[in-house]
Amino acid sequence: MASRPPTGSVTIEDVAREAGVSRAAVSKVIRNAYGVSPAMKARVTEAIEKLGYRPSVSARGMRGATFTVGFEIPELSNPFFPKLLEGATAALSDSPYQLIIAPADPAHAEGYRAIQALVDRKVDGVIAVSPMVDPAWLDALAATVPVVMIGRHDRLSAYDTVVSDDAAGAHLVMRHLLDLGHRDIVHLTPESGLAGVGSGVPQAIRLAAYREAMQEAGLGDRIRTVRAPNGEPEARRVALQLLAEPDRPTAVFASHDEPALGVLHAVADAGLTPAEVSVAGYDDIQIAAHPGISLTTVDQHGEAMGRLAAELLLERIAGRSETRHEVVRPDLVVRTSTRPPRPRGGAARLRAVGRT
Amino acid sequence: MASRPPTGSVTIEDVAREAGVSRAAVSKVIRNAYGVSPAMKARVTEAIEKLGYRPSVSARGMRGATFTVGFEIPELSNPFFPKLLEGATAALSDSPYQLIIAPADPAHAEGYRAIQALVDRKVDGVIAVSPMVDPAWLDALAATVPVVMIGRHDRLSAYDTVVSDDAAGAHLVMRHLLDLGHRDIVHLTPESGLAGVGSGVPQAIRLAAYREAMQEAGLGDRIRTVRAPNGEPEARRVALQLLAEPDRPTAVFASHDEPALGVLHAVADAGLTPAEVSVAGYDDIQIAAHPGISLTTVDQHGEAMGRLAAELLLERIAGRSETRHEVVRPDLVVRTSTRPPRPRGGAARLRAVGRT
DNA sequence: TTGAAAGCGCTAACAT
DNA sequence: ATGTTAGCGCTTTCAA
Repeated sequence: MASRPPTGSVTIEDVAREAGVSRAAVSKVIRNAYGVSPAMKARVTEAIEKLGYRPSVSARGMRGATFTVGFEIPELSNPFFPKLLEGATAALSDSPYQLIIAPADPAHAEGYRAIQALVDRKVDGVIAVSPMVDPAWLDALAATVPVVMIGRHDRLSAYDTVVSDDAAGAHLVMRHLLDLGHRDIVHLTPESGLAGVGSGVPQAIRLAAYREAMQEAGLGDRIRTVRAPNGEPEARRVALQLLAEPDRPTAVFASHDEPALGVLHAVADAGLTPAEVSVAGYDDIQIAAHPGISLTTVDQHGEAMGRLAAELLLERIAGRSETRHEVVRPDLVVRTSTRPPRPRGGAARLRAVGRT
Repeated sequence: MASRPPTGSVTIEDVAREAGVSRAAVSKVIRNAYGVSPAMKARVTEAIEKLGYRPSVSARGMRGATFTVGFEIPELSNPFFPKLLEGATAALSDSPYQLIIAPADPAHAEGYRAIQALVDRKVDGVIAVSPMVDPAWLDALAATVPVVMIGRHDRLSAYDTVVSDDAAGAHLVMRHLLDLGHRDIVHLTPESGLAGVGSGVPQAIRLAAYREAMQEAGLGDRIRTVRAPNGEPEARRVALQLLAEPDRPTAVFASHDEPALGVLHAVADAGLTPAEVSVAGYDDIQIAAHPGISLTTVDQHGEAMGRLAAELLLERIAGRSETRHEVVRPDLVVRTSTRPPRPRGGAARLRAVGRT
């Protein structure tokens, strides 16, 4: 337990007086700066201890560093984001930097407000997961403060990026489904997936990879993308409609795990099982491994991405000036939500060729 | 999109010059303070807009408010906590206050460090979910800055509290299980549940309620508490051992949903189903409603608790001085993970009396 | 190695 | 209604 509750009233001046030294000396000690004798350091440290002194981050922010790293996230309800945060927390655990998180308020513009709030608070660096903010705006921001963006495929930028190879991940899923014998594969995407490949938005890249894989498999005429708003219930609703169609797909590839859970939910609602409709997701959130779910998905290594982002940021804060772009290789995780398609009656049967 | 990336170099001085007024005037405008003519307000607002001025929160922190609310949370991986955050975010959405979150680093002392970090950053108020921190420490803290604690049953304190009626919630679960006919009900608790009722820790209260309910049902000799470290995998491991016993329980009441998922996992691992071993949790995290899980649990109304906490904090910041303690009534949510027990062979059969 | 002093950008108290 | 001014607690030159 912390020895003493914060009084908020002890200043560097008090410590200096107690230790019989100057404020500057105390400042140097608490920053581990160069040029302090062991004797003075000991005296000062003791005084700090005795008085329960805590440096004011506000005052620090006016001159130097705040020893704070800001992390902006679009939502908390999707368990993938906490994974990133855990990685970053771990990476900063032994550094002098404190992590603070600013959630993007869904009621306001996507991410700008939260990132601004962080910068206003003079954080020493920013990690952000905002696929939709303007690259030019971010570039300008990065000129002011170190910035690492997670999940952006841009490369012509002043900010560092940590990104999963979304094309590879989506191809992994598609190869798996195609190998199982699926031909009617629908892709479920959120709004952001429609931004186009050029946008660098992960969902858009996955969508493009889906189309590409279908083309390559000679299934260009079967390409079908269905849009669902974010959230499990929304995906469930959309999927329910999809499954009610006479020509329902034999497999659904959702752009990430949350909607995939919604599809799985709809499959159950419709009285079907994964034996009839395969479902694949993306992210490998913890619940995907649960036997009641058993979702085939792609492990993005979110924790590693969060850790890497924090490490890159620390490097930047320490002075690196060249931009770096790190790509993390995703892995397919096959579970029982994907199975070979079953032949069906009517027209469907006529199509059921080429499966294993 | 935000009109302009933050330059970080425009100060209140620049705005004052641009608008041809004093710094104090600008300060009043941005704080909506008393005594500004509409004309001046317009001129200043225009200058702010034109220059892209953003007040420095550090500088503000040295004199007045930072318009920041700090929220400390013990972990992100348990989806219950994001619920609290969402409620708080919503409550602050239309206020001038920005929410920042400090995750308690699991590698360090439980919560102290994160709460301190928030206070060091001069937040105008703190919301925290740290059942284990010393009440005296918190009391001293609350003398310095408004504090609202979530999930503490203390009442002799300077800080406000928002808490679920954990005793009632646990009794709801127990009554349900007993009504179904269960007699061998094991309670799964984390370390923190062993703190004793006096501690006010929710898990301890639930544990006490479990014992009480068993006593009242004349099952005092069947009381059995099993300890499992936090986390789904840990609970799964512990449950697996439990289920391997010849005299395994017919029902497991887990202190919250995360371990309940682990128990459900273990039930599947052991080749059993909820028809053989009922499982109940606590929190009603989103996945509990999924048909593949269908977990009977208690809805704590986490979002409402988060919202309430933020509202109480805002009141405190606005000047309220009396301490308030809000109790939220939980609701039982019955799903298919709990069923009537089935008679079993051997000794178990002899005991199988009194069920419906 | 240590200290003195200037000043970061803002707010609050006080004048006008 | 508006302006002047004195710091808030630090860090950072610069001198000693």
